[in-house]
Amino acid sequence: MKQTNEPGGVIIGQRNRLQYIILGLLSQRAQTGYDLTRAFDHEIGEFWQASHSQIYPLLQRLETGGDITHEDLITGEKLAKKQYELTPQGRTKLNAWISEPSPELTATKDDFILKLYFIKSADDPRLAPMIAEQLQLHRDQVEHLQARRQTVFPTDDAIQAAYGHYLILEHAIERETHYVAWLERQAATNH
Amino acid sequence: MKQTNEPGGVIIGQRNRLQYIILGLLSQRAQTGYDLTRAFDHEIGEFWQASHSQIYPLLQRLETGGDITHEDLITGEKLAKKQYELTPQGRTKLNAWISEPSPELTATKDDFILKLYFIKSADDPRLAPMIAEQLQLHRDQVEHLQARRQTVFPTDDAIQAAYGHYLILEHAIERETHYVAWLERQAATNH
DNA sequence: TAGCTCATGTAAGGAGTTACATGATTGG
DNA sequence: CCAATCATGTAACTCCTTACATGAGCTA
Repeated sequence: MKQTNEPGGVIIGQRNRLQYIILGLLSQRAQTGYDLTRAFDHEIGEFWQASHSQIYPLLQRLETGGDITHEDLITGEKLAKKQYELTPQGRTKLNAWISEPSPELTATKDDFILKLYFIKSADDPRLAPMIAEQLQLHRDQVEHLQARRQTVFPTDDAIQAAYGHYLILEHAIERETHYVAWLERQAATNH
Repeated sequence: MKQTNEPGGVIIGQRNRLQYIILGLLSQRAQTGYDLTRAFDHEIGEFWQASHSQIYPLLQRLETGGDITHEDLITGEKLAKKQYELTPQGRTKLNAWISEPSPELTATKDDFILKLYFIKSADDPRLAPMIAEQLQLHRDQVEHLQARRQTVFPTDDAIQAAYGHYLILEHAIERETHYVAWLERQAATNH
């Protein structure tokens, strides 16, 4: 099988990015699997999703591999939790990943876009409702992201302390805003 | 496990979209597995990728399920190929998929964006080269997409005949153009 | 006749989702 | 005391990638 990659070719790959996200989250502070699971709901949820059934086994693998270690904490009478932190090796691995090139474009995998591909004619009656639905969806997303920016980055200090996170939030807001604008233009064209 | 989906929550899901893409491609004309494989390299490659090892088994499943049928063609002396076409059931299934709502946002899974998340400071020396690399990548992509538009949609008739495809190509060009503009602004800020 | 393209498969394994399973803690 | 949350796992399954495997047709 040809591996890739005429220009414009786009691959997804099987590179276990989740492990690096976990290392990255642990680089900020020691955390339990439960903490990490929640982080994917709010902290970094706009950019990556993972559930606990994927996280716990991966934590075990990372510990076996020497990238993280854990300390047992007891809450209350006997509830044990495992607080994980990076080893120097894990920190090195994280930094190596960040430093390595990212030369690949990722396919978007947007259902709506895919469906559009098979709409042959501008007169197709399904077109207008599809666009209206996406407008709603992406307008809501813009609002959500703006609210996130408000709460996560209320001050200039907050921005300076997590600059990259700020950048990608800004980028997501712009992307969604442009998406909305494009949809609005299509809705107008299709009157 | 909680299923989803605070606003801004984003899922990927396991809904076998590939089968619908195959049905969609077959709705345009009868094709072999090999033809479909090539279509993912050039026809629809900007929006979805699949390799023959995924396509051939899926074609078998779709035929078993009654969505497609095949006819054996002989090329030359004895090379058999299987030309697949939609059954009425398959066509109905395709149209049902297109008509059903697409209420979910898809996570972007962009490596660069992910790495940015873990860049804490605007002074991080890795930031500038990372942005420069992505600039190159996305500028190339804009060029590639514009060239595609040139070749696939040279005339207004071509646009009218595959309007949805035209729309998503336009959309991809805009998205990538805005991405480049954003990267340029970051590069300027970071001087 | 050698190399490339056409043509169709299977196998092995990793990534990700959904579901199953269990138990402790805390706050109303 | 009851419900929500905290906390950690395993099992089954689908999707997708990479690699293995085979053979025919075409063209220089």
